[in-house]
Amino acid sequence: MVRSAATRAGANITAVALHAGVSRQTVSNALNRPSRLHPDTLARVLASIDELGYRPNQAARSLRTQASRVIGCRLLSEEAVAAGGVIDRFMHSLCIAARESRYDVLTFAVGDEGEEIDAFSDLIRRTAVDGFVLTGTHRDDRRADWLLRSGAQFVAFGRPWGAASPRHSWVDVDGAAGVEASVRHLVEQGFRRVGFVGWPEGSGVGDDRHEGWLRACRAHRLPIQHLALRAEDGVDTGEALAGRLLDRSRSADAIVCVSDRMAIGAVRAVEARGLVAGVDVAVTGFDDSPAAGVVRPGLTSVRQPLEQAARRIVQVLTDLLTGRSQGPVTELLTPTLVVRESSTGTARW
Amino acid sequence: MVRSAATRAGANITAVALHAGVSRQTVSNALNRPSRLHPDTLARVLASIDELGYRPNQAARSLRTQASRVIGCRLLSEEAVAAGGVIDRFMHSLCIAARESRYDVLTFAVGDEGEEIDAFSDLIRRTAVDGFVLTGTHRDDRRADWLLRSGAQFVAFGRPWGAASPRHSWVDVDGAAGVEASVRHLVEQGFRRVGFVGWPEGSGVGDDRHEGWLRACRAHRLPIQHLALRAEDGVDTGEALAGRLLDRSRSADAIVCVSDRMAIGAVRAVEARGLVAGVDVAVTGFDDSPAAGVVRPGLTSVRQPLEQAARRIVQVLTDLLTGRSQGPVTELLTPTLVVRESSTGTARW
DNA sequence: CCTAGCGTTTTGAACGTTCATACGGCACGA
DNA sequence: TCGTGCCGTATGAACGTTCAAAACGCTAGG
Repeated sequence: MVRSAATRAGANITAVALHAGVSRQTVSNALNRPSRLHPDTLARVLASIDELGYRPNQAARSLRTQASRVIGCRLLSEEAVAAGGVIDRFMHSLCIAARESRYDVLTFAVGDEGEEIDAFSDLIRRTAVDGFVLTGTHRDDRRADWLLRSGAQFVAFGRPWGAASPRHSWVDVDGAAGVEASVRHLVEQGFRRVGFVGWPEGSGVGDDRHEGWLRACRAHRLPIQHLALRAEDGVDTGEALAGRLLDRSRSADAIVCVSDRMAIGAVRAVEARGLVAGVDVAVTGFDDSPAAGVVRPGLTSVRQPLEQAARRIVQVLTDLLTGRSQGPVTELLTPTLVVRESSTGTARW
Repeated sequence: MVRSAATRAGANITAVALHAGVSRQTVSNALNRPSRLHPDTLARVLASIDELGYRPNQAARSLRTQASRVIGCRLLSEEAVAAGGVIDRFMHSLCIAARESRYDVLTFAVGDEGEEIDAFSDLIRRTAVDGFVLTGTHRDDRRADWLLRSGAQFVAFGRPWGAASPRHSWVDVDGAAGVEASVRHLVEQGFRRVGFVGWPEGSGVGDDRHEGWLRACRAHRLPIQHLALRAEDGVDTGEALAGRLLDRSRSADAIVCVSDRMAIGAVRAVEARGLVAGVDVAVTGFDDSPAAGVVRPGLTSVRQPLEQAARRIVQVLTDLLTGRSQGPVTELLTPTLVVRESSTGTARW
């Protein structure tokens, strides 16, 4: 016979107390304040807990403590997923980090920012979550303002672009540093005319990466005139912009792209002109998406430390929730460069 | 001044009752059994609920009803994500479908099947979820057996491959039908020697798709001898197998692949031999991953109806949870073919 | 006129946990 | 001997909701 009683919900704190010959409160203390118990009592209670397979009922605990031990996080749409799998890797790491801190993660999908705020409001009023993780922050983000006004606890993955002083906690990856690392790497490979293929002016992330390219070029005394072009993300736009950089009279010999999609387009532009990507013209991407390792030549790309970001975010959020920290905490993480053939030409295909 | 009182958790059922001049139970009924109330009372109570921004406290409700209104679902690892973004699209749809049925989705990430079972056990004993959605089912899946033994409610996205009779509910996409549709489409395009590039024998999904190819070839009286090759998923394996199909004395003039990754490899094999993919040799993939629309030629691919699958899964699970249905419910959905240039050659590049 | 029955609303209890506090025993110092 | 303080444990209440059942007002039927 299977010990189904141990695996199913059923044993409650009273059953454990009876079994161990102590009061309910002592069982509670065994789990929440073990130091308050006499070692012998603790051992006996823990043995009973183990034997009966007891876990505190989440609802009862939440009701009493007024805390759900759940973190809410919006699941981004397909579109964002297509952009490179960054958000999935992040979500995965977030779940693991939350679990380590004994928090659950509640995900929800919504159409737009307004609906996301509705979801926030609903979850807060139902006391279904203790706090949120905000992803995909951007200029004029209504969500952060709303959460601040509502008094909800949250940590953003991404900076509050445009805001003067940090009004809320965030953790982000230093995109500019990632681009700088790309340029440095290209310089070390002997490339001198490093073009930039980025996103249109105005987006925080896009401007930041452009800034990184500028800084790196200045630091290495590289030319910048007519070497930066910007458009919406996509393989086709990447190809078009890279093409223009290559067709200039003084054409680029390397192209730094702000996304792997644009980089894949850039490689196409290079090859369409009879040049060898990675040898005649180097190309780098951003995000180290699954595609980066699959395309040929393999794409040199900036990899964000998503596991670390998730871990830090959970830490900052739980500190906020438990009152261990008060004011806004901010943290900028440094990405790493994954070098492949598109910038080294070591492998011919 | 901001009406923060209305947006924060705070107003409880007693406050609403006082405001509307009725008892707590009447407020409860207004939300759960509105037909029991006099229309005038209902209107008055709903107005108070609206004015105070009241939402029932989830923990209290769960505690009383012994139901969390939460569905648990494992978030698959990066590896599976790389396979084509199917699982992300599914998760997104699952969240939306759950929300429509007033359920929340709790996601967790684990390393292996054993840990997943531990997570199940933990969530059940804490009464943190009412049921599970199982993804990535396969032969000798311990998870379904464990859940059945533990008496937990769940619906699998994917068939219990290998089991004789359905012991639990599942919803799946008819992969064989997807491959059949691919073959039919290729025949209509005039191709006759349709090769198959699949996964190794033994996996439920892989064998099913192979079966679909066999059926379609028989139905259209196409040759099958030496036209099916199988290996682990990947761009490189796809290229290798397709290469062997093309190098045969009586070579294939079309190649059906069980994944977009293998299909991308197959296109490479075609082009490496100086042939034009989509014209000389057609190629089809599976899953309609983001890459399928980006590569050139665009990849004809089988698209799974994931939104519908998620919706049906939530429906079946909630029926199970509310006792509206008893025995195992099973449902097989038909995928659609997204036709692009890799099988039609309409666009040259 | 009484009662049965229906529709609507209220009352008390219960879900399982933790908080605040009270209690008992023991060691110690006065 | 008697407080005093401390450690370990127990008791009652409370969190906010819904269930089960009672009570209310009204109409209809005997």
